[in-house]
Amino acid sequence: MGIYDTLNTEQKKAVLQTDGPVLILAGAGSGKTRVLTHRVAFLIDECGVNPWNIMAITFTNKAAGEMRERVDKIVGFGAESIWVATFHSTCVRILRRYADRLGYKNNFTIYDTDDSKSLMKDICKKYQLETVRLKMKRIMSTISSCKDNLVTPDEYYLANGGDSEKLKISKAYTEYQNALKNNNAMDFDDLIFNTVMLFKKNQDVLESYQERFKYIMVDEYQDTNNAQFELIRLLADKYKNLCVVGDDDQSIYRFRGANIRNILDFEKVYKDAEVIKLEQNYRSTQNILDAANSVIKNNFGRKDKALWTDEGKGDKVRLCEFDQAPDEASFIADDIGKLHRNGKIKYKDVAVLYRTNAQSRLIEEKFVLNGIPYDLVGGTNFYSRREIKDLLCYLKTIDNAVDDLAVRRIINVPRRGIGQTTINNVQEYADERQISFYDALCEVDNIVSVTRATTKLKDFVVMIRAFRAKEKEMSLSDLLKDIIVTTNYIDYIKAETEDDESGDNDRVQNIDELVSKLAAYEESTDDPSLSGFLEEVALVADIDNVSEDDDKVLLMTLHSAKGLEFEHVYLAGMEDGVFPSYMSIEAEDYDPEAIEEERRLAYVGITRAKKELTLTRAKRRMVRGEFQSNPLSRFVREIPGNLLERSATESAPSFLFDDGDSIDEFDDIDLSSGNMYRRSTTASSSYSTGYNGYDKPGREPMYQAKGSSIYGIGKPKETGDSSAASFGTGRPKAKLRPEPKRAVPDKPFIMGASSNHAAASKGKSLGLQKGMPAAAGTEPDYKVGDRVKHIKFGVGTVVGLEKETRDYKVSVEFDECGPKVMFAAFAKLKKV
DNA sequence: AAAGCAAGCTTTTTT
DNA sequence: AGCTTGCTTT
Repeated sequence: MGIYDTLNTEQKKAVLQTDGPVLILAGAGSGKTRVLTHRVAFLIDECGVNPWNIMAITFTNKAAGEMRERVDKIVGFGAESIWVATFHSTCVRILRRYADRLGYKNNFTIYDTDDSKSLMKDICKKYQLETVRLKMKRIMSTISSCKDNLVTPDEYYLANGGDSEKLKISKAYTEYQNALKNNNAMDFDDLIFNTVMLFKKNQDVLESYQERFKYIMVDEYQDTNNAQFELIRLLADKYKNLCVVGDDDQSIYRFRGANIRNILDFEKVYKDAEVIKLEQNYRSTQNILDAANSVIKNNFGRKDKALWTDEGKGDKVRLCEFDQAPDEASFIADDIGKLHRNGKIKYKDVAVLYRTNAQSRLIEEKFVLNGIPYDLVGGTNFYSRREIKDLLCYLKTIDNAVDDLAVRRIINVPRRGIGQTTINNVQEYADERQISFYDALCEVDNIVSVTRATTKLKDFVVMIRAFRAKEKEMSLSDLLKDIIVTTNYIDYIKAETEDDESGDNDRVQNIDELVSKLAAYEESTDDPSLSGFLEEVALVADIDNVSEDDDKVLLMTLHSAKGLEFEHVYLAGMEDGVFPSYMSIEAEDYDPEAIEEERRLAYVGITRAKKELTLTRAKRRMVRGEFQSNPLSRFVREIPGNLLERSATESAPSFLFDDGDSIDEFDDIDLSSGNMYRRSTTASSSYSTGYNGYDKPGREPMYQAKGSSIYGIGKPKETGDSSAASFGTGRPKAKLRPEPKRAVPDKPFIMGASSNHAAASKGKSLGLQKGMPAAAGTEPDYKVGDRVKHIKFGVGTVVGLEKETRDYKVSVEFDECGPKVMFAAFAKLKKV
């Protein structure tokens, strides 16, 4: 009797299998959270396990929160001492205690991606590492993947000694880590990496945690990377009571190091692992599941399984096609509006999912137009907005001024007349003495290179000290309000950004929201502290803030949607090149793994829907400033036609497609008239708008392919992947590559202009020298032909001197830096 | 020092 | 297209 009777056989098996390694392959909607929570309850209530000894790890705070809530409900008592947290916050909690063992202070700060980037920028500048060929992005991603794979800077250096480019990356990696340590900061990857290092080097620490976490559960195991795998392996090494839950078909984070082999090879690593498959789905209708299955079965190298349900077939999956992307967006807004007016849906039961954040804009516009309330998840994280980061950096500086990055960010924000030169001088002084930037500020009197700005720097330090004093006597949210008032921050931000049409200023609203968030934090936390708040803030994802209470439609990427479910789901932008992304189907460095990951993403998207799924697609859309005409997504073509209902308008009959064939895109629907007709030619097709003549050649083979079976869905095992292959290789790659069209027809002159630019400015400065006689005035003490010295550009020859309204314009050919034109008053050239 | 302008890049996804 | 970045101009 009791709570366990509501579980099905497999679920029950998973709950009862408490000891030893367990792999639960949980298909989408198969009730894995229920299994996990019941398992926790079973461990505590039936096996007498101390809640203190149980750990559950998730990927998002939202998932952790939900799990905690549900465990609270079914566990009689002690639920609060179960450790439920994300990987990252787990590591932070451990490192807050032991970071000193790794040479950090325990109050280290956490850098987000932006912080890391600007730190790396400084480093590249300092050591002259970045080049045209070696992009920042590559350096950062290489370092990130090193950390994901537990490769230290030294190890990377030793492994890549020969290659000069890699040598540079190695240098960047080394210096980046040094800088982080000096700033007492860790980036996201460090949190995991350092925790593993801590365990490896400190047996006593590891053992204490092994003793504590006798039972470990990991959710979304398919998304773990190698470092996370190692972390879990170490923790579970003593008792081996490790239960991992995941679905290899939902592994969608390869780009950030997730290793699908962790789940696929679990049984190899843990030979005695119990494997349990949950295939019964409690979420969606059979039609939706069939659609999902028919897509995902085109992937190789997956654990064989198929979802099924007891519920009925349900409605067919709708496929709606539009000529232009705005039409698609209008349709979604109209459709939701209509359903809502008819009382068929609540807004909060609806989600619109898309591949890239950029796609949200059009949809948002139409939602606003139609008065449909919505919430947008993702895009720029709330905490990485400029105004929020500025204020957080004030808080960071007040809390702990060792983070140079934070201090430098705010020292002249809002403007207080402290320029780059001054900052550089202070930094130089700090570097020489190996002290922090802030400490250097405190002894500004000793910095000889700083003269004029001295008072301003002192004022800044006084202000920070005043805030610190206030921190002791007022609440944190009052402190933040005080910072905003004292610095005139609102005025500053208002001056920086113009209001939108309605006269509101989003940034000001964001600031208000930050104040409320800080107040909420103070209220909900026992012992609120500045560092506590900063830490919490550093690790939140956008999805964590989604509330179920608001009756709003949710707009988000497919990635963000993982783990969620909705009655009605719209998948927008179902086009090859959008979804799957052009990156994954590009012929150059074609990677079959990439397209499989996209397909898993499609699977995730489809399986979010409980009752109704609508796929939409635009034949033409603006992408990165260019119009693109993309074919219907291959993932839609992988769904058998008999599961689909092709309705673009209410009057469009769908019986024509009830033939079990896969649909293809050559049967077209005329939206304006509601008539349906077959297209017979290519040239007049509305896809081939002929605006650049570039997508036409690529289009041709697609039409020819109609007769062939590459879209065949009936026999997916043979045709499925060969269709993918046909796309990857068979199609002229120009189709999906925007570059050629950019270069050829419309703006050749831009290229010419840009490549001539340097020459043009050179010519200009030479021209000045020619015709212009030197005029009277506060004449410089040098003339054309003189050798002069500039503080930054070094030594050069004056090649031109021209009188302007109030100053002299001087052209110099510098030995090192080439030709420059500047004003004499600012250039401060010295004759040599 | 700060404002103004043009070039370039971006957008695949995120803790 | 829109944003950030770096360079020019004042």
